[in-house]
Amino acid sequence: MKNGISIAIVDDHTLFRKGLVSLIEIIEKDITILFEADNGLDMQQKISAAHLPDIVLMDINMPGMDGFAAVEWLSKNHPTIKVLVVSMVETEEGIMRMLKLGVKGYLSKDVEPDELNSALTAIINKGFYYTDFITGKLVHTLQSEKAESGQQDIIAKLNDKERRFIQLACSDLTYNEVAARMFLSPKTVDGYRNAMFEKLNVRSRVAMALYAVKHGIVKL
Amino acid sequence: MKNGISIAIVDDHTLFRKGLVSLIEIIEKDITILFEADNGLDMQQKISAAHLPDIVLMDINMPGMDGFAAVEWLSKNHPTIKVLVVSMVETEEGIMRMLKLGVKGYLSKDVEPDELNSALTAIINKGFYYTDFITGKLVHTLQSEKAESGQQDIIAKLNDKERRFIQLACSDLTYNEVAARMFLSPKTVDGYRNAMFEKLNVRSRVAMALYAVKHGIVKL
DNA sequence: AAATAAAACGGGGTTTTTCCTGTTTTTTTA
DNA sequence: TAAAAAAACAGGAAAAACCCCGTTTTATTT
Repeated sequence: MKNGISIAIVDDHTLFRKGLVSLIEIIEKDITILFEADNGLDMQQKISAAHLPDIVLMDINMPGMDGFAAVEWLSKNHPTIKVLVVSMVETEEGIMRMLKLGVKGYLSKDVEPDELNSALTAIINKGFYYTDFITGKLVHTLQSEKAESGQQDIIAKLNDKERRFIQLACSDLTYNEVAARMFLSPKTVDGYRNAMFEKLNVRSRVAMALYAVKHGIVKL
Repeated sequence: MKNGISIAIVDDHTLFRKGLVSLIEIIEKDITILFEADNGLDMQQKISAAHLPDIVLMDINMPGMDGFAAVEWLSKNHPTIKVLVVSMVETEEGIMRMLKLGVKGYLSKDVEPDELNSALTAIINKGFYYTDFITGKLVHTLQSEKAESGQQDIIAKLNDKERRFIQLACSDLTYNEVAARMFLSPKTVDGYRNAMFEKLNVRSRVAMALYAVKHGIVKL
């Protein structure tokens, strides 16, 4: 069934990646592993017209170019390649962001190898593999999207200054000190705070900081 | 060399675990994999006098009983078993906590399979495997330990009320509201805050919240 | 170049946080 | 059970955070 199917694996955790390779070589004997990559940039380098994989197993958190950027690049430059996300990120926002980018499936790293098998088979035959869990998230998001009118990819909607601000706000600096580091008036920073509160729908600096960390805007 | 050596793998990410199993079965043909476990509790169940592994590959972040608790239990009940941590946690505190518990090695999940091989060989032959990275952390911690006199396992030193307080403080509640939920006077909560600031060595509620999240005191 | 939008800034006030100084009450320990 | 330690509580004040209002400056658009 899977004869001639080729895949690539993009994940920065070598041990996991190698383990996956080994698993696939044993379980999925008709699948060829074209290449492995450390991150999106590495993938861009290794991909070529001569070596286009049918499916890419993609992690999300990676240094350099992360999974989101990598999938975005793939959908522009190689739209025929199907992406199966294999990640530990299980936030609604992360999943939705990936689904919107058009990935064909979404697996947690703690699934059984059997499910990886099912996912690959389904993607090859049906073109996609969405579990009930993912479908559930999808429906839930659609509902809340109608309720409060889209407010999901806030992360992507932040510009550089806002990122810089929230980064500095996630510290023990006072807003005056934040202002100094941004070479802005404290009053301007005041405005940034209000804007962020509005966007993130929070009411305090603590809540903003926790939101930022939870959604990966700021790394600890 | 490794004839008769048996190991167990404790990790909640099935795909990673199975990958590891597959890798070891291929690369380390003389090593027997006695059992796999999802977390510390699962390990406790599966371990028995008849099936004592020589080495346990241990993850840190796991539901139920995490790696720290599991290693602690092992060192009390099966002190001959050597633990090799394989985790993504790379904070100084996490590493030091594990080393203090007496683990024989510490690997990041993004190492090459070769290094896993080296680590296992070293542990079997020398009894331990510490990379320069780990050694570096060790020295660095020892230095700062002298400077500011031990302040590492703060997490373990918090009592229930302090945990409750910091949990509530990681929100958009005011301290007055926190006090109400703890059925305490605002002034008492004031005291808790001061105590936590002292213990965690922070100067603001934001920094405290971020510290709590970073060190797993509060989950997002 | 004029109109418009966005970013930067400011006055001034309320609330919350932070940080002193203690005292009283409860629990632990010698 | 008396002494010591820990927990709970308070007054008061300065700093920071929060939240209105509105103005000026800088980009963008047409």
